[in-house]
Amino acid sequence: MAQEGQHKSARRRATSYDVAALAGVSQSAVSRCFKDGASISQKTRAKVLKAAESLNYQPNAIARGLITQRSNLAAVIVSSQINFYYPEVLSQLTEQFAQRGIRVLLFTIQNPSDTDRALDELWRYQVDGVISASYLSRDQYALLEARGIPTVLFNRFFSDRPSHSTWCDPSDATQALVDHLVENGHQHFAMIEGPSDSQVNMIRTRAVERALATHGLQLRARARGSYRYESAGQAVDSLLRARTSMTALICANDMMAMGAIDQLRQQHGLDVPRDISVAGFDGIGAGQFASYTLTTIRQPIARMTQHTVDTLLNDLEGDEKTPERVAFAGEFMRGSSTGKASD
Amino acid sequence: MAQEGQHKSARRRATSYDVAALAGVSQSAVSRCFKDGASISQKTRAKVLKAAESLNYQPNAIARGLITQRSNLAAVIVSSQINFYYPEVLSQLTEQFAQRGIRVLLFTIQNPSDTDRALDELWRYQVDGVISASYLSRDQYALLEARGIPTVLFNRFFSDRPSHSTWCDPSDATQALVDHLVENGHQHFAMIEGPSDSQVNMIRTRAVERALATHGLQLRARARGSYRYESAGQAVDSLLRARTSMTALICANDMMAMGAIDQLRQQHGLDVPRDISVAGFDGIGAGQFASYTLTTIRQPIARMTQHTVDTLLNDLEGDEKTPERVAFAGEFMRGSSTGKASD
DNA sequence: TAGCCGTTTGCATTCGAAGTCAAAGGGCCC
DNA sequence: GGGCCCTTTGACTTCGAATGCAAACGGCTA
Repeated sequence: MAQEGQHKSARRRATSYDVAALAGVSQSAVSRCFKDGASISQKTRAKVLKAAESLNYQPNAIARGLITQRSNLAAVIVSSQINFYYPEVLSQLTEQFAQRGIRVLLFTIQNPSDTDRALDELWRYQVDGVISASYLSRDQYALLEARGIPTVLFNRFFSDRPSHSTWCDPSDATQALVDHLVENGHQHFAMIEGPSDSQVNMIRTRAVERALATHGLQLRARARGSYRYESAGQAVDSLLRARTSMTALICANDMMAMGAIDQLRQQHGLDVPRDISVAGFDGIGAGQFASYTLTTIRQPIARMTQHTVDTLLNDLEGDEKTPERVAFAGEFMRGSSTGKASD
Repeated sequence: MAQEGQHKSARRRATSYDVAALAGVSQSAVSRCFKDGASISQKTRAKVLKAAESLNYQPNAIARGLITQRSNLAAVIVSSQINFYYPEVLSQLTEQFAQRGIRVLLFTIQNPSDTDRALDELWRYQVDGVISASYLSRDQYALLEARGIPTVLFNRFFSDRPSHSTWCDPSDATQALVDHLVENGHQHFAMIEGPSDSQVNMIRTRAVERALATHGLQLRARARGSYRYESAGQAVDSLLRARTSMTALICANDMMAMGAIDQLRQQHGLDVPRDISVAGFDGIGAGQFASYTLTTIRQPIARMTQHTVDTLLNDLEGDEKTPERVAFAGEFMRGSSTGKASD
């Protein structure tokens, strides 16, 4: 029967019992060697570690998770839409978690129904917590809550119910942006918004409107995009077709700002920023390519992801804090896509 | 004692025993309901599913993994360097896996030592397989092999030992690219290479050299970059400083092609493609932004990721095939970053 | 040497689902 | 109604590590 489980090139993987037998100690001793703070003598520890090494033993995280009720897994839910913003966030979240001994179970969402599946899957995998950087309905959030899974929302929140969330407040930076534009003689503003159901879009649009209001101004025109590069081209076309007089165009994210700049330059023969100034939101890496060097409102992603991970970990350590929205101020970054008003 | 385990808002999560009790059946019956092909009557099944629903029950994947020796987890190892190529690959791999009922455990590598840690971690988590799209040494690969974890390399392979790997062969497309350039009168070629230890770089460079040789040509000059956007600027500077006469510049990836184009245009007042033609490799989305519309050699990522996932799954289903390198041909995509030679 | 106390150690149980095996149920024919 | 076979069911064991508890050990003092 010893031969039974043996298949492929791999012999059966070593368990704590194998290590114990080889080291001449009990299984408990092996277990204690891999948990720091456990009561074990130096001598035994050394013996065990040597045996473990020779057997290529590593504790089985699955079995450990079963008994400790802690999987050390966190689910990260992101939209699969290739917005250059998410990869940066995902990469940083993963590293923050890794530093704290937690692995990331990744869920990408293509269409809304994927989210429900993801929510069931992560529940099956006993993840210790969830970070959602994708759209989540109230019901879906309520499900996580009912299941008792600590959750932190990234760049979204519910205004009518408490939840841990980390987001970027662009208000002050937007004011700085608008001040900068007005100082440069701009009076005619237009905006390319994101999807109407996007909370981030609403926040950014409001911030722009309020900032304009402090100068007694308002948006002359608005068009809607999908946050994607291509959508901005169409939005620009429709704005120009309507003969909108504008000297400054603010886009709800950098991808669209880049799309708008390209469309203005290539299809309409306009110069950015001489004929028209363009600004965006996010501060993605590609926005700093020399063809664009966007004026933008940068999200402090490093600080945001760190806080997000900290919040989640605090929560699951049991230090229950009342859920709160934590805002990080966006940073106004002056690039060369904005300049003096054309006349 | 019933109160003991109860903490936070969450009551203890339901187990198969709870569901069994509620439905008035045995635990075995519950288990069978969640495995298709198992012997269970319609009537019992209905009862159980109803009870499961009301208790919000989902089988515990951790416990299941322990007994079945299958975690349904795959480790994906990617470099954390923000090259716009990886996010596309990662996103597609995750979706391919999801369709087949496998979840992705993500490992991002910042520096080489992270890889060793990742290899231990994924071993602890009993992942069923590994996809490595990051650098892996021979020893590291051997470790995976010794542990019996099916592994597929993405865009890399070992020439001296068998391994499953999926990669993109740019030979034919590169020939097409060079033919296209030569037809347009180009005789003076330069190249910005990637890191010297990059296998992909070597393959691409060789492909370029061979294609040039068919026309009796060779590279006039070469500079080295890091695959990153910024590195191409410096490479361009050094090429021009050396007064290299070149009419066509081939870059080892799209990111550097974009960096090179921007540098040529903005810092040296040259027109692309009038004064100099620039081409890249990868076919990343950003390369198609109107400021660049790169001529490039696209990797068929969808087919590559699909094949990668299929290979891994076949391997762990036990249909052992002898490991093999599978190449997908790159596709020559003519953009507007190349044109007639300046003279 | 006996007695005490703090440290190490091992035994036995536990986590939750899967699967083996034997028993029970159900339908049908004679 | 008895016998037969196929389907469905439940009792019990298993996977691998963690941990409460009690026993063993070691060092020290009286």
